[in-house]
Order: sequence, then C-alpha cells, then structure tokens
Amino acid sequence: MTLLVNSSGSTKDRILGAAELLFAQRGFDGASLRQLTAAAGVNLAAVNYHFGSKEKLVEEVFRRRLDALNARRLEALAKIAGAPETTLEDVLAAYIRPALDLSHEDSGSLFMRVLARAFAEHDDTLRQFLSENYGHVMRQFTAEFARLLPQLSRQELYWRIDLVTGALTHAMSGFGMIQRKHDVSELAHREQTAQHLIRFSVAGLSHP
Amino acid sequence: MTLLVNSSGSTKDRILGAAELLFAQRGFDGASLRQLTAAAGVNLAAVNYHFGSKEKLVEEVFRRRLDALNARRLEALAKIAGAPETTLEDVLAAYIRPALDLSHEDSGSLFMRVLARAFAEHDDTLRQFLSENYGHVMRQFTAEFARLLPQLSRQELYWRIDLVTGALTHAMSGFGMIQRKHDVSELAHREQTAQHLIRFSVAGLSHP
DNA sequence: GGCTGGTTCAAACGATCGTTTGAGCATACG
DNA sequence: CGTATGCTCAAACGATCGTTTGAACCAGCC
Repeated sequence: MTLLVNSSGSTKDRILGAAELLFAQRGFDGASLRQLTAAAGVNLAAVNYHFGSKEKLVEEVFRRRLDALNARRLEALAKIAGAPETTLEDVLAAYIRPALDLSHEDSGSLFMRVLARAFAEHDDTLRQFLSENYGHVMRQFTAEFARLLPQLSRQELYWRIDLVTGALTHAMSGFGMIQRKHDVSELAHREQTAQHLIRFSVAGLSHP
Repeated sequence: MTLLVNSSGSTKDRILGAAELLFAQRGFDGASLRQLTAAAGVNLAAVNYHFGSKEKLVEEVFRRRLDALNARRLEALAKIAGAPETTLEDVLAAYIRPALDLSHEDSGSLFMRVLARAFAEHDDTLRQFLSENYGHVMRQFTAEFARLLPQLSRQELYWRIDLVTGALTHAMSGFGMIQRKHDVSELAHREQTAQHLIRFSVAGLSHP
C-alpha cells in the first residue's frame, strides 16, 4: 500500500522516517520490519545492522524527536521559571508550542500520534525508557505549576496535571491530520490551536 | 506468565474475560490467540468457533461492556436532559459515573484500558465499528452540552468536548489500577475520583 | 440402542514475524 | 595494487501468527 518514504537521505534516516509513519498508522506491533524497510526503500537487514533490533529502533524514533522537543520546552521554561510576573499561560505555552511547531515540520505530526500510542500502551519497557530519559522535563514543569498554584494540595495538583496531559496528548495526536480550511493560513491555524489548548489547560488547572 | 483467567463460566465468557485482560496488557496485535486461549483454559480453535475470527472477538469485547455502559449513560442523561434546572455537573456525572462504576465491577477496570487503546489507535475498522454502534451516545451528550453552553460556537464546543474526552479517557484508563490507601473505602475513592473528573471537565467546558 | 447437533480437541495449514548469515560491493588508505 | 572497512544484499533461520480440518466427545431425543 504505502510505497517509498523519503527516497533521499541516509539509510538510517529513511528507516526512521518510515518507522515513524508506520508506527503511527499501525502501532509498534502492527508495523512489521518488512513493510517498514519496503516503504523506506532499504534492505530488510538494514534495521538490525543500524539499530540492533526492532525495539532499539522504536527507542531511536522517540529519541530523535524528543531530544529536540524537550530541549525546546526546557529552554522556553527556563526563560520564565521563577519569575514573579510569570503566568500559568506562559508555562503552558512553553510546554505546548514546541510540540505544535514540531507538528508542522516535515512529518512531525506523525510523531505526536506515535507518542499518543506510547501513552496508551502501558508497556513497562517503553515507559521506563521514556521516564528515564525525559522524566526530568515533566518534573520541572510540575515544580513550576506547584509554584503558581500554591493553593492546591500535592494530590490535587497531580490529578489536574494528569488530566491536562491526557487532554493535550489526545488533541495533539490528531493535530496536523485534520483538514484545514484553505483560507486559513497554517500559522494562523497553529496559533488558534495553541490558544484553545492553553486556555483549556489553564481552566482545568486553576479552577477553584 | 498469566495463567487461567476465570476458571468458571461458559467458554465464550472465559474467552471474553481473558481477551479483555490480554488486550489491555499487550494490545490487540500484541496478544495472540494462543496466549489468550491458554489464559482462558480453552482450546485454541474455540475462538474461531465461537466468534468467527479474532477481529470479531475484539468487537465482542467492546460490545459486551459498551452496550451496558452506554445504556446507563443514556438512561442517566434522559432523566435530566432538557430540564431547566439541569447543570453541566449533572450531564458530566451522567457520562462519568457509569464508567467509574464499571471500573469497580469484576474486572471492568481493564476494559477502560482497552477502550483507551482503541482511542489511541486510529484503526479505521475499529473506529467505524464504534462510531456506527455507539456514535449516537456522544451525539446526545453533545446536544445537551450545546444547550447548556449557548454562548459557545459549534467549533469552540467541539474543541472543548474533544479535550475533555481525551482527559477522561486517559484518566479512567488508569483508574482502578492505582494503589488505593487502605484507610480509604472503595466507595469513597470512587466518589473522590468522580468529583475530580467532573470539576475538571466543568472548568474545561465552561471557561470564558 | 442409534442418531443428531453442538462443542471440544490435537494437529496441521500457509503466511509472516524478527533475526542472522555470508557473500558481494564500494570507498579509502597503506 | 592490495587490503581493510563500512555497508547492502538475497536468502535462509526457527518461531509464532490466525485459521482450518476432521475426528472425538456428549448431551438430549426418537
């Protein structure tokens, strides 16, 4: 069905691109290395040669996007964290905007779908990988939320962050897929989406 | 690893129970019919004999729970829909409480996990099945939300409902799994959870 | 008893899975 | 030129997949 993804680029990059697409469409188990390498236009053995195993390939698909994404998130957070005039909107924007930006670079929107899948899977190996490598990001954001919402108990705060995370993950996994009206520019659409997500999250986090 | 689920009951029920558990743990592709029938303590061929195929079994796992769940939701909604004194809290309670109740019947909490998986998978066959059979439920709730939030545009309302749905699906897929403090009764825990979800959803739907 | 329809069973079907192998190819360096 | 080194390739490995088959079993009914 799907033929040739990314006919240019190195073998590793072609594999990563095809993996992102097929993992998003059919899941980690559903997408086979044969479908994947056929779509990438590379030999079947190339996956094990370059990545070692299918599981390592999955991790690399995450690493390639999350390293950059979370770096941008932390960079944006660092600019505002601790400042007295910082608002909840600012912190949420630091978390949300880098993800929406990614969704409009090359085929980054597919990645948010892959991320949503990983979120729904309660696979221990994958969860541990994500927690070990990117757990500190959520920890820093949580600390800033706690500072801006001192009236909330720890338990209450965790509940709300969990719910917001679920909402954002779900929403962003569909973003970039929906048909956009032709008279709305991509940038305006992204800005509108950001506003929806941010306002919703502010309301969910800070309600009395 | 997993041995014998539901050693009593009919063959069909044993299969459905084991399927719910393994689909929740390993996904629809990840759980094989051999693991499944071994856990159920039935013969491998029993799945195809009773259900026709693995895909039909998946549908039956959904049907068994969703028929009852959505019937209860609509029943609760019917009691309050259209009434002048009905609040957003009431409508959200009609949607949320039946799901939390299910999570504390037998192994119903596993089902919410399966549902969350189906939500993350963008598989067309499964989505169509759910939409055809249970789409009217969300449509009725949406109509009532629209009535109670007349100030919102259609587009704005859909955005908020989508975000709330994502939050609830995520939260309920983890509910029943978390370790509960021993000094908190099950009923109190469920009520506390319901309050969290309802208040969050009200804030997300009705913020200015 | 004999027969029937519903159910279970072990065994096998072809297909597909992730992974490994060893030969072949290209480029770079002595 | 010779020979390493990094990479690609077709082919095969054993394992496991969903599904099918045909015999065996077992109630209930004539």
